[in-house]
Amino acid sequence: MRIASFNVNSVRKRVPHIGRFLQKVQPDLLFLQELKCKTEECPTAEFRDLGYQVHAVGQPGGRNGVAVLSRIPFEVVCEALEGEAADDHARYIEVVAGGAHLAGIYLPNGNSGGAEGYAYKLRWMERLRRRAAGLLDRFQPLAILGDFNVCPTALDLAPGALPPTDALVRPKTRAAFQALCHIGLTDAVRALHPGNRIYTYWDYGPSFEANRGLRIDHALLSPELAERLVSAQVEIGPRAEEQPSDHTPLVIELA
DNA sequence: ATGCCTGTCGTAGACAGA
Repeated sequence: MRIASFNVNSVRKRVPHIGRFLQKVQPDLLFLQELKCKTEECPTAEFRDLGYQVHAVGQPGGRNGVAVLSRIPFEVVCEALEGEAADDHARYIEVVAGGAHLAGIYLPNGNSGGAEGYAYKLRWMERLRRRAAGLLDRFQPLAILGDFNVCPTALDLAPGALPPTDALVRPKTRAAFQALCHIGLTDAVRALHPGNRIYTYWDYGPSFEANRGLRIDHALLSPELAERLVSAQVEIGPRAEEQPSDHTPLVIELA
């Protein structure tokens, strides 16, 4: 099973990029983040023509938004992360496909909205940890893919790319990510590429050419799926295309 | 340390992103 994740920074602007990626890589499932549109505005026909069913979770106002595209049967388990009733951000989708729970996430950035914006990020990470722990307690195979907005260690950003106060690298952010891993989830890219500088995001402007990037898109795997992990690769091509997203896709292969 | 980018909303410029 091949599963991919791609923060597209507007799904409507990135239909050609997504289409080319699907045709080249042919993932069984692709999780999208930052749709930047309402649910009913998410393109579907273009992806159906390529053999993919679409389930989008959008939001009014042009912010956030997640979706799954799949060429295999799937069932949507939930469209929001439990634990905060008033939370209307479109940041979570969970499906069951191929016998596993697969979650696509767009974790809050945490740099806007002052102290409350950052507190929301930390609460969201704890809610994700609880959701994952509940599934692991029931021995459900689980993969969480998406834009985590966390550089887990110093290896995961170009030196000097972010100030140490940035919400993507603060100690509390990294601790929350570690807490998530320590319930029994494996960082797929790091498991197979322990010492490499690997990035999934480059700011618009000269950052890509200078390879001044961040590794903030991740795939975390439960023990059953980690044992089946064959490859975990960043697909760099889409970032070099015309009018790209600032992120590029991550692809994992499970035996 | 950010907004020299980009997208959305809405039709100027604020806000968010990371």
